[in-house]
Parts: sequence; C-alpha cells; structure tokens
Amino acid sequence: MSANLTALATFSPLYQQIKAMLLASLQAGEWQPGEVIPSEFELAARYEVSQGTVRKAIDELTAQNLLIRKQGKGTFVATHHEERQQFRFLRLAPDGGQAMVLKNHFLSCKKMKAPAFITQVLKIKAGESLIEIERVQTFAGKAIVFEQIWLPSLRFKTLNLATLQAWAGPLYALYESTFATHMVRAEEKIKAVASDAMSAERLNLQLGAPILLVERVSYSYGNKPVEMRLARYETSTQHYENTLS
Amino acid sequence: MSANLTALATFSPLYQQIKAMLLASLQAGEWQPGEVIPSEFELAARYEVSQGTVRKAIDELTAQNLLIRKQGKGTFVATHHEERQQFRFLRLAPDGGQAMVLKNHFLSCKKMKAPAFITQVLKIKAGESLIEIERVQTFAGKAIVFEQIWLPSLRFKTLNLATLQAWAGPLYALYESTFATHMVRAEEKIKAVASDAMSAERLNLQLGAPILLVERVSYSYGNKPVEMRLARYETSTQHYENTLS
DNA sequence: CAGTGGTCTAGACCACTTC
DNA sequence: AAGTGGTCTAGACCACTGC
Repeated sequence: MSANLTALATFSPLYQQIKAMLLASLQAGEWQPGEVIPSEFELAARYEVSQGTVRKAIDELTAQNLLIRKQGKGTFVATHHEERQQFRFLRLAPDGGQAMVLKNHFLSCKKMKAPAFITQVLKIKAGESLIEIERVQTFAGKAIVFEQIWLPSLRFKTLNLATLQAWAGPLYALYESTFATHMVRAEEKIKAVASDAMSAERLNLQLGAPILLVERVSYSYGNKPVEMRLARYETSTQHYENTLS
Repeated sequence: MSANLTALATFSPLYQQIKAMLLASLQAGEWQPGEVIPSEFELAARYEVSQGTVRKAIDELTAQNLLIRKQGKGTFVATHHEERQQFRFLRLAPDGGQAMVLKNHFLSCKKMKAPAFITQVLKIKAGESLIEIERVQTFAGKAIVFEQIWLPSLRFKTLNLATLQAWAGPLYALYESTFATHMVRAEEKIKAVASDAMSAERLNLQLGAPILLVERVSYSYGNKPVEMRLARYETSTQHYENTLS
C-alpha cells in the first residue's frame, strides 16, 4: 500500500501476484494438465480481486503456453496430450512442406552415473543416478533423428524400455501421464558437426557426414531443468525451422 | 452490429480493427521508426473508441515487437537502431557465454539477374534485378559467418559497397535509415552441410568441414518478403541458440 | 505539475458451449 | 437458460518522465 521509500518491498502489481499464486497451484498439482481451472469469477472471489485482474494474470499464462482458454468451456491446464501441442517442440520439417510425423524406435534405456556436464545442467548432485534413453526416429522408413536422453532416476524411477516401446505419442506426454512432470520450456544449442561412428551408424550415414547436433535442456514449472538431450538430425532432405521476431 | 447470420461479414472485434488501422499507418510511414506515436487517449479520440480498446490493440503490436512502450514517455515505433534490438535477429552465441559482437567485412556488392529460387521466395518477377552482397563477420579476429544477401534493386537502388563499408551497425538499421524499409520478422531454415570451396575459403576451413547453412527470409510490414540470405556459420566454438515454449 | 503509460475496478453486453 | 471466456466502456488512481 505505501512503499514510497526507495523500493524496499519490490512492488509488484496485483495481477503479477495472482499469476504467481496460479503458478504455485499449477506446480503443486492442484489442477492437472488437461483439467479446467476455476472460472475467472471464482478465482476473483478466491483472491478478492476483480475479474479483470484475474483475467490479466491468465492472459500472461496463456501467452506462455501454460494455460489454454476455450471460449464457453473454461480455461485449461496445458498438456502435451493435446493435438495442437504435439509439434510445439519439434522444429524439423521436410524441405518441401509441412510438419512431419516421426516414428519412434527406442534402442535402450539404462541407468548410469551422471557425468559432470549433465549434473551441472540438470542441477543434480555429482554422481547421481540417471536414466539414459537412446532413440532413433524415422520418416518414410529413413532414419532422421538419433538422440540420447537423460533423466534423473529419482523422478523417473519406474521408466524402462518396455514402457517406452509400448508408448504411442510424444515423450513429454508420457512424462505427464506417468511421472507427474509437465515440460514448460526448452532451450536448444545447435551446431553443425561431422558425425561420429555411433551417430553415423544409427542414421545410416558415412562417417563424418555433416549433421545437426542439438543440445536441448527442458524445464518444468519453476524453471526446474528436468531433461537433457543430445540429438543428431540428418538434414539432407529436411531442415530445422525457426521464426525470428 | 447484426451478423446473426452464418458469419457473413467475418466479424472482428473493435481492437482488431484499431490494430489494423495502426498497422496501416505504420506501413504508410505516418510514424517513422524511433518516433513516438500519438498517446492512447489521442488515438482513442481519433478512432472514437475508449482508451482501453486502443490499449489492447497496442498491447498486441508491442507483443509483436512493432511498437515499444516507455512508461511516462509514450509509445514508439520499433527500430533496429535501438540498443535492445541489435541482437533480435542474431542467434549466435559463444559456447561459453553471452551474445557476441561481430565485426563486418563486406566483400562485394553487385547487381545480378534474380535466379528462380529467389524470385519465388521474394515474390518478384522472373529475371528482375537483384543486389547481391557478400559479407564475412569475424569475432576475435576469426571468421565466423559468411553470407550472401539478396535485395531487390528497385527498393535498394543506391546501395553500393562504399555505403556498406562506411556503415557501422546492423544492416537492418541501414535499411531503415536509407531505404525506408523496416524488417519485422524473419524465417530461417537450418541445415548442416559440408562446406563448399567458397565457404571454406571465406571461413578459413578445410573443404568439407561441417558448417551450419542458414537460409533466412526477412519480411517488412504486411508480410512483404524483402531480403533473402544464405548464411554459413562456423560452429566449432559457438552455436545457434533457440528457446522453445 | 502535466502528460504518458500501467493498474484496478465494476458493470454491461457479446459469443460460444452445455444442458 | 445458465455458465464460460471475450469485448468494451468509464473512471479512478499509481508510477514514471520531463518541464
């Protein structure tokens, strides 16, 4: 209310506080992915603010893809099970046209001790146990993507090769369904490299053929890094797409 | 007002119409990049709507980086001369750390007839005249980027090598200052390829060394494609960064 | 102090969904 | 018809800038 002094209490507008509380509820799992959250008027009553203020908080959360509005129905927690969300994290497209549906081939799923470069990224203890998944993805019978995926064993205790092979759909949807983990954001670092022996074999390329090397770190609520991937894309007939604005 | 029928007039909310009118003014050059636009109340009076409606229109334009709000000062037309905007279209970062400032080396600037693959992308007539620019960018003395840039001669009539070499700052700022062209958006398609003779020479690499090949098409107001680039990035000590959300 | 954008409210009405 | 999000308004007040 006061705070005329030199910004002692780091003033933040009401709708930002509401947004923070909504985020806390999402993180705590009060509303699960795919579920409706209470209506704007209910939330306004709960937080004792006007509907317009709740609305502005929800506006920002929908802009970040954490919530999805559906007129007449309500506001829903975003989920990777949703049709529209399937391609949110896939930037690969065939040179001719639209998005591509890739076929999964899981090669392995093993426990391992986390190497240093992963512990740093995932902010876990040195030597903590990880699950390492190897996957190849094909399009029209041709291997396009080979990736290694690392997850903390603690959170993904029961994950195994059989589960993966039985799963149809995006990995992130599996994480939601089975491990109560919703991915919110990812950061990628991309390089062009000469394929090493393993990548060349998996992608049926000549040793040294140029491939895209994509390092991805995915974050759940609260900026928590949960998954790290090292992906190799074969880009002779497809490319990585990006829009700058 | 009516429109109970099966959507004859493609109803659009007031603030969308305001947004369209603001866009038209931007495109027509009524307010130049870097200038203030009229205050929300002035615009509300002009369009005979409430200030809140204008506000919502401006909200969307700022979200698209077309306008920039500055509390207490006004709302400004976005410009590539702005400090903050310098790195908007540069996704290259050194493996260690933050954004990198690259040094320009313009190699050539020549007129040429547009090949088919460019006429399609830039939507110009077959055989129309283009300007082709070749540029190398260095960081800490090392060549990092080699690119070819194509612009329609019509719009960029007076552009020449001397002008380019005298220019300090982003190309897009030059386009604004001298050619009344503001770039709004760009789309990139990225591949890993083996460097050809020309690229290898420009980047001091061995022939065949893997490089990132980035095709970029940049758009001005009204989704008008204006510039096409083919860039090669050397990514042994830096990478292309991207955030997915 | 006046002018700008930023927040917040309260209420009216529209558009879409569901029963 | 009732409930949801979506639009629009009018007015009050806050925060920042510059004269």
